[in-house]
Amino acid sequence: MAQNGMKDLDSRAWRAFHKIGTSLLPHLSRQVTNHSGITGAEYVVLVALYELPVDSVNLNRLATGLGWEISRMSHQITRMEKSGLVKKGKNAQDSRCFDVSITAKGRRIAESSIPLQSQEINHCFSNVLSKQQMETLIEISELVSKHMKENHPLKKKAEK
Amino acid sequence: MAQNGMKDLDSRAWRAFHKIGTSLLPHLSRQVTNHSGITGAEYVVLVALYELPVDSVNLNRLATGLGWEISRMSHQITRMEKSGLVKKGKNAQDSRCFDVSITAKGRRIAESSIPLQSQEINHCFSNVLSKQQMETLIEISELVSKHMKENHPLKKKAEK
DNA sequence: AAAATTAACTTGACATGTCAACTATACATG
DNA sequence: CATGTATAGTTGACATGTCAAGTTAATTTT
Repeated sequence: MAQNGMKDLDSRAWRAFHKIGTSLLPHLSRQVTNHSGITGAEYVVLVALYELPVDSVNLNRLATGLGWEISRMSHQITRMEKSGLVKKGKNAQDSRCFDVSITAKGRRIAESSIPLQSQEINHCFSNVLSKQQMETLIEISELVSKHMKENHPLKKKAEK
Repeated sequence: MAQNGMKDLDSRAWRAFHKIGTSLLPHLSRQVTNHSGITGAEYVVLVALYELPVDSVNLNRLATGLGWEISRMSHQITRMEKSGLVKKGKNAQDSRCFDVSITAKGRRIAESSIPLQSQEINHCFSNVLSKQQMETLIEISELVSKHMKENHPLKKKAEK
């Protein structure tokens, strides 16, 4: 039992995925910190805000969009506001909500870090995969994401 | 600029990967905690020790095998020793080294949690993918892992 | 319209991960 | 063999993530 060579496909696929999940992601995080002085989490948030078609989102949507818990986003935004990367204001319609937007400083950093980070992603990831493999990966991701959204959403549905 | 529909393949593939990395992994971690009362990290370590063909490994190897920083492993093992899941003893040959092994309690927990966790992995992952997709995923992961190991290993090589 | 629920966050305590010293042992080399 | 250097692991401080409990404001219910 538990002979490593004869693991089933399931297990191998999972372990393979897990492994990159826990090596590539941290690596890229370190990279962005080295070249742009922001953490991986800050980068992800900045990019999300930078790419908004409008100029602000509420915390909730931002968190959901990135698949984060809302309390995590709250802490993160608090820190990023302190360091001047984003700003936060009460929403006029619903004063429970906060609108988050990127500052000029945040935008500057986003603009300079995105190309560097893309290059690194390219180097570690896109460059080593074929077009076909990337397409399959996108399919896979959509299937898994769909499954997760339907069956295991972060915020528990009221279960009457 | 930055219109979401027309991102290039690179970027879409990366985001796809990132998304599963940051939703599936934490979900499975929560699952194992719910059904077996151990954290995701504890689970990973227990499985690694459980599957050893011999009865102990040194800390360093264990860390490297899982792609963890050694200091993280040290903290983790300290905690797990406190809770009686593993034990640690100085290596007889080289007294700088520590041999880590699983305890009876750890083994019991591993044995009961592994099938539950496999089922959950199956449910979220293998079940929603075709055989072909899983094979591609394994290929992809191996390519990326290989690249990482060759180009960005955790412990910096002496760079004389 | 008062009371109860729900929603959108905030907060604080705690667990975990990271990074930069630090300790102790082994190995190398003059 | 004495001294220097590399290796294995520890430690503590700090950053970040999580969970549960609180606020405050909007919505429903009665």
